[in-house]
Amino acid sequence: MIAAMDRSTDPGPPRGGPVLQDSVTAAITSAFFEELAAVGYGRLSMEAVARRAGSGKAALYRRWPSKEAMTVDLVVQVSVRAADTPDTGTLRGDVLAFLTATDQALRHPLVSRILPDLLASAAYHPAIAAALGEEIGTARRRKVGAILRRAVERGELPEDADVDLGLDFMAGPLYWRTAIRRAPAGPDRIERLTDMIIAALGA
Amino acid sequence: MIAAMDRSTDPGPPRGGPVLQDSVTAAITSAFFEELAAVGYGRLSMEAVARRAGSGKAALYRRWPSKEAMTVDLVVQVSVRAADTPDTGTLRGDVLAFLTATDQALRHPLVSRILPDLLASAAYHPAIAAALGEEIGTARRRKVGAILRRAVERGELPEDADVDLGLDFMAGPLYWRTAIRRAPAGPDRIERLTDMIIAALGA
DNA sequence: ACGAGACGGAACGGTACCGTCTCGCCACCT
DNA sequence: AGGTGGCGAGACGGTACCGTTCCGTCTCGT
Repeated sequence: MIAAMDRSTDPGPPRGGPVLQDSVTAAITSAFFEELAAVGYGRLSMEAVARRAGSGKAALYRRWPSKEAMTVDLVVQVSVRAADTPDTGTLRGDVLAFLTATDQALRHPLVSRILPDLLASAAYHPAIAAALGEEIGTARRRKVGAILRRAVERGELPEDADVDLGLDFMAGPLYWRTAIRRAPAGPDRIERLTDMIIAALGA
Repeated sequence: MIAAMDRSTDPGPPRGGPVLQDSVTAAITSAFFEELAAVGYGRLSMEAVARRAGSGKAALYRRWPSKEAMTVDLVVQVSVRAADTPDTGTLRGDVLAFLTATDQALRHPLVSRILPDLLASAAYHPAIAAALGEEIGTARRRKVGAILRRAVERGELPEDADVDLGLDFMAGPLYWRTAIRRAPAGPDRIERLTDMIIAALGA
């Protein structure tokens, strides 16, 4: 999810191979996310993306019919890479791993600028809301749901643990802290956050 | 905080009094928040605000030098009204009151559209970040800090309760649920949320 | 009665994007 | 070798805002 946003990690095609189409698409993709981080979705212009990508506008319109379609396509494409967190054997291990991975993603400078903007833009653009809900929301719910279910099976959580609110605890505090308050959480904060979330889940 | 955003609750000046300046300002204020909810800060134009307010653009520029200044001024002005939550005598009562008030604010259709957008815009506009941090962030931290401090004094929370992370728990889950997931929380959910937050605070 | 000043409205020149289209160029595939 | 097609560049007409300036009107305070 991160690498695709990072132009410096995009070495282009290995060598002399089938270059053209792919390198242009990669340049446009990088430019899109950089521009998104620079001005936000509302002020994102196709012209600026093309300019930043060093391409013509036609190269964009040849691939996507509109800014919204481009956004949905690229965001979905980049979100797919989010891997499942493994079963560590304990609830605390699972939660800690999930939070650490989430924190790492939220710390990425492009992500931390882009994600709140896209989440807010979702209120104005149903297509974006659908894409985010589908690709990010559903995936996250599935992961967290699996973690909580395993914990119930192990007897670490009561049978009637509130999974619905548990989802909000697994995402809310860390997102609020990192993306909204912009107060980065060190490893010790993540540990403590883990303990507090587990206490909340057991209530 | 809410009433000022609601055009229908603005009856204008009582009668024949000193009308001009104030009623125009009120119309502009309403139009600003409506427009903000309609298109977001990034695409908000002074021209559209004036159009919606039924005024000339000069009326806006006579009051504020720029869109950013107008936004900061109006947002601050509207945020001031947020009242302190009273001391209910118990931690649970205080938390429940705070969450209920927060939930009520977040349920307001204009607030739920505007707030995420402004919080995201803060990443691009330092002046907005400063205004939100000062008027909303500081006020919220003061309130929650007082609640937690009282609880420690009562012996309801351990002396070493983590106030810093506690702030994130008091805001994060509810904000995530209501403003991001857009899954409204009924009174029973707020009750349960309260219990879970208290468990987290005690960890 | 009168001047001051805010009002809605409209126009100004300038800038930015839109989405389309046309160039000439160059790399690919027969 | 020649044709196909994506490429960067950028012109095109059209729309939207910018911030300013000018109208003529209306309501104040004096």
